Amino acid sequence: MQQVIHITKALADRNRVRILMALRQGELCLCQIVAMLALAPSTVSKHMSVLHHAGLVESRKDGRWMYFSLPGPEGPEAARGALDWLAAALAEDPEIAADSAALARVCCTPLEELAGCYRG
Amino acid sequence: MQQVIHITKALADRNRVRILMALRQGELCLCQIVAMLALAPSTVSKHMSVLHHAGLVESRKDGRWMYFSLPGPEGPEAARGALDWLAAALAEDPEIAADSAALARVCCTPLEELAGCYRG
DNA sequence: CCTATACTTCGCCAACCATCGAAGTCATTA
DNA sequence: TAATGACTTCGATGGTTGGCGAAGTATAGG
Repeated sequence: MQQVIHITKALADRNRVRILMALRQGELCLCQIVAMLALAPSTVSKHMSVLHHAGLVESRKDGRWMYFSLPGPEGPEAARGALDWLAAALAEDPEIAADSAALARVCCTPLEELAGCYRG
Repeated sequence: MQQVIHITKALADRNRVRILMALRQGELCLCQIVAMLALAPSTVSKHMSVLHHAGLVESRKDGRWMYFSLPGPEGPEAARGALDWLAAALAEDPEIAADSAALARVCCTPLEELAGCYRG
């Protein structure tokens, strides 16, 4: 029960749902997610913490950069089921499509430049 | 997107999840749900309103009694998918099993007696 | 009608949460 | 080793939410 509630609470926020859908295209660095959502880095970091705690994302540190991705086949089954439902329910959502387009642009930009969100 | 968020917010509460799982055994009157959860009728009524607004339950009025049930095949697809996920994730949950046992006792009690929760 | 009653709505309160900026952590790099 | 930079944690704040009791609504029965 507790794990299910962690998952549903994690999904009960628009921006966290946008993050999960964006990660379907592959792993992303925190600063790329910050660029997509246009939120403060500290806010996005906390969102990622909530998602990680619910088992909905995995994380990997590479030097100064923090990469996030959806859980693989060995991830928690409840989380994978929830992600499958989410993907089906938002398959043709226009807001998610807009995020996807914005993300395509973001991924053409070097990380060093994106991370200017910390300096500006 | 908005409908998905309504669904996830509705699922992001322990007591509402308990209600949905209880309804898998068949339609229930509000006073039966009140007895199972041991909450104030006004609180349960608000929970049912949230669930109904998300498309996760249907309602039927019969005289003074209000009956709730899970949506049928013609219900919203996103809601049905979410309910399927929830049922799978909580299939063997001990708390849900305890609710189920308590509910079996509740259903042996006439509604008039259960509804004593309104009279103090 | 008038009363009793099953439920809903309203007003309130404590707890929680999303957000931000500032300060802290830790790894690269000059 | 000092400085830069990516990220996290902390503290504060405004908005949301779950809970209750009281008041309102609507229906059955006298």
